[in-house]
Amino acid sequence: MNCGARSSSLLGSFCDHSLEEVNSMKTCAYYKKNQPLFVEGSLQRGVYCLNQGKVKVFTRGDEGKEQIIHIAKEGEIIGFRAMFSGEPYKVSATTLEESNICFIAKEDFLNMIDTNPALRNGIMQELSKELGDRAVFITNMAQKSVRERLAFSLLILGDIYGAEEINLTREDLANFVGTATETLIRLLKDFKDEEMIEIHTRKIEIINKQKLLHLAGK
Amino acid sequence: MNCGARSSSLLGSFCDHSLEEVNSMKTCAYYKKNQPLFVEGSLQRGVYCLNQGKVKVFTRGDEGKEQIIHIAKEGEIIGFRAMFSGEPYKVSATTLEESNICFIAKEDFLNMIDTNPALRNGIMQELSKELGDRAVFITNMAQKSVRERLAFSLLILGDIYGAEEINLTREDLANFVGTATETLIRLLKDFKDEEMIEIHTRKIEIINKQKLLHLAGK
DNA sequence: TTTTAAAGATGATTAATATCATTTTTTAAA
DNA sequence: TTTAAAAAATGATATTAATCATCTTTAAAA
Repeated sequence: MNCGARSSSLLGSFCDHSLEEVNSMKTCAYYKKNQPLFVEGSLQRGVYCLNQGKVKVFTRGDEGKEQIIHIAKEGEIIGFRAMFSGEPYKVSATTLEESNICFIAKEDFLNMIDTNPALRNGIMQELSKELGDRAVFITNMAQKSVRERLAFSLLILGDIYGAEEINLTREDLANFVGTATETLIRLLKDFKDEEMIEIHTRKIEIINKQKLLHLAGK
Repeated sequence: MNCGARSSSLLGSFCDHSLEEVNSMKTCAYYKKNQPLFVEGSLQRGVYCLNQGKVKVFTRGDEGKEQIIHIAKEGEIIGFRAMFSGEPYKVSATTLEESNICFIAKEDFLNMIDTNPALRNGIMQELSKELGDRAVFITNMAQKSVRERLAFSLLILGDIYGAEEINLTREDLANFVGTATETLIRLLKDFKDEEMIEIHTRKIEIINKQKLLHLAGK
């Protein structure tokens, strides 16, 4: 078996077995941990469908420090944003763990969109939603303290990792929150002392979601 | 005369006189300064076409402080992002100066998109581009100092205001940069002392773009 | 299993920026 | 034109978070 990912979203169904049309044009592959799918500045050849695993989507600041914009999980399509802009990638994507990922060539993908209005609407909806999410993200970055942002980030990661424990290096977590690694480590200890999380070496378990929600200002 | 705005973009042509189809379904109106077009959380009824003037697009953080995401100028369509997401507005839009703005009802706009592939592609391109821009914006917010962000912001505003001088309250400018008003005022003075800008009461003139570019880290 | 490298943690210090209080200037209204 | 209100500016102080240096633990490789 290769492509077993499901999602309730319009877009998610795209990668589904049921679409024979898709099945015939995609090539699936195994990716190991820390393997790049594509790199900022390069030209796009197609889109990636994440069947199994996690992928970080990030940009690099002037000093090369990563800012993680999004962490994709099973069922997500990665890299379709650059498909319509006509520009090179503005972000990079790299696996965070062993993953199973299918690739669909640009022309095949665009062709499908032209002939499939439901898919097209799903894409437009997704683009719009993300645009709204990023406006909120920007506001959080600009106005919240690092402590509040960490609470907020842990909640997002909690949703992404679901039943599993959050499993990221301290550096990746810092690059998601937008802070220095040392600051992040200190705050994680505070959160542990305040009994919001438990730390199992590098894995993080949320034990008081309510308290995190309150801290994040929701 | 009412609608005189032009733009070289695919989308810009939408508001153009030449599209008789558009002309017949839009209603133009005069907006005075600080008049809202729509407010975060409300449901969308259509899109706005800015013929003359400036509009700020912003979200509010938990303490009610505005974070300006974008400043729209002549020729831009405002609020079409929420059109496809099916969600209420995640941002608010308010005029920054006297403006002339046309409104096109949601059903008319969606209908046009269904029947006009070029327009549709223009929209998808615009959505994708902005998504990329916002990834960069997030990274700037997370990694750059306020000083660097001010330089960056002034350059963006320089492009928006073109031949005119930048004309915003200190508070709006602070809310665009993502800082406290007092901090912004102090930094503006520094920039003046370092001969990067000139300040004419509330208007700001860029006199050394090169230096600003260097500071912004480009 | 031992060795090495990477990741995580901690302490001390500095720098940046927010906050609060107050004053001055500008703009708009009476 | 005077008055009131809003915007801009300034000073003092507190706080947050970055930076640099070092040490410990964990994971991976020889």
